[in-house]
Amino acid sequence: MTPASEPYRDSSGRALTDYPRPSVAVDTAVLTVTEGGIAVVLVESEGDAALPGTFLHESEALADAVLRSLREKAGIEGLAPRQLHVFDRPGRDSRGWVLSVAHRVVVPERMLRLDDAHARVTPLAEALARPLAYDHDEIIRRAAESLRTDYRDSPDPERLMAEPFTLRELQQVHEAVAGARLPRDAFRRAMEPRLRATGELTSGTRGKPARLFRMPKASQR
Amino acid sequence: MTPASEPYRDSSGRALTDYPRPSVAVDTAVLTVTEGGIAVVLVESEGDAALPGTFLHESEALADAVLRSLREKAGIEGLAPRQLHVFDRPGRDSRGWVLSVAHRVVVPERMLRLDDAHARVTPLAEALARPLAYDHDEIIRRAAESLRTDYRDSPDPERLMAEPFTLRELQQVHEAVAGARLPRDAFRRAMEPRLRATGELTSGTRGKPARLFRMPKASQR
DNA sequence: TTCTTTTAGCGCAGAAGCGCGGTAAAGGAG
DNA sequence: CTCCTTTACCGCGCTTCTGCGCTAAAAGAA
Repeated sequence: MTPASEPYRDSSGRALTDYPRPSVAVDTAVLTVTEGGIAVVLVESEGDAALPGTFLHESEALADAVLRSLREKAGIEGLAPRQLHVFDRPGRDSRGWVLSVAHRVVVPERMLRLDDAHARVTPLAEALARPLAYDHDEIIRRAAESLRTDYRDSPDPERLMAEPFTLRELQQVHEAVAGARLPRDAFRRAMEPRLRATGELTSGTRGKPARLFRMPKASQR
Repeated sequence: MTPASEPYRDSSGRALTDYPRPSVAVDTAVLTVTEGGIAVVLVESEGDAALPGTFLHESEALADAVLRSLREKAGIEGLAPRQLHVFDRPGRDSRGWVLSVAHRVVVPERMLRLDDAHARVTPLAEALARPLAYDHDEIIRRAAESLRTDYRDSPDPERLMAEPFTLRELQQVHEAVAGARLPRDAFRRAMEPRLRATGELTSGTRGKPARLFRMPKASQR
């Protein structure tokens, strides 16, 4: 990296900062899975509801800006943001030339401690039915679709479940994500080989006790 | 949009441009498919080879910046850029704080007219074996992977082939993209229902004449 | 002309996947 | 204590998919 004492100059003697640059924001769809399906955290601001977001600070990585905005606006910690898409339509932000890099994070419902009163967990359908700021409905749609894709053929890739769990519990989470009932046998056959059986059984429940599973050690493939 | 005469001010009275902003570049993997497989356009600059790219101009859409850079650097016209990923690692560009939005475009080999002497079509493996500027090897890997995904279960989604074509020709293109032989019968069964038979046959070739196909009218689903 | 070579296209048997129903195993109701 | 309800889990037939090999059809060689 060029030291600050010798800034870069192009062939016309100008530094990069002599050219027009956009403001860059990050906006994040914080998803969780409730009994009723996918839900998303919305922040109630002056106008329409919005996703938590912030402007990128100097020399900050996008993922760090996402984590900072979640910490400040929703008291959420320790996540792995996934980049979705850059929204760049000229005029999308009335304040000026702003690019927004959309992200997705997924949090277990029990880990969501919204200490900020105007941040609320909103079911997906309800969130999309409301008027939302900027392109935030499109971001939510992409985030939900990417979550559904991830859950299509891998057991709980976002580690939403507390261990150990039964196959039925796993299926209920997958059905909440998919927003549809899943065929029981096909689900079992696809998932069981990718789990690690603990050898223990549930007790105190109605019906035949179920076997308990954990995620396999390293990559759950 | 707020008129220019009344620029936006935040609660501390500052405009967006009073805060530090990154330079935003676009870098594009221009892919084509040759007999030998996927190939990518590399620009030979002073140092390592690089992908064609440019800085985003004021209020310009990312896709427009991609098209402008390809027109200027490689004489390529009329494409649909697809956004891949934003590269944001601090220090990735020695000239300063630069975000790069990686894109992919796909061009039929016969449409590539590189009027610029230092832009060259390079086979994928060769390109990845060379030292490349910035994160350009990662961009090429992502671009090739997305192309392979697209060709996995849809006939020639990038319309690389001249019509009409035979199933064998289609399979050869798909094998070049996949970098592997594909099973003949499974390929036929997957693709034929998604094509429109012209009713015509090849002639002047050795062996039994093949039926000729075109893409279906609207979406090739 | 006749045989050989090349490639398209189809029939068929084996494999794999799917869902239905049956059985086992526990708690709760009466 | 007995029966009923609930849920787990497995066997079995059915459908779908896969790949092999056969046949057809045309060009080129002899």
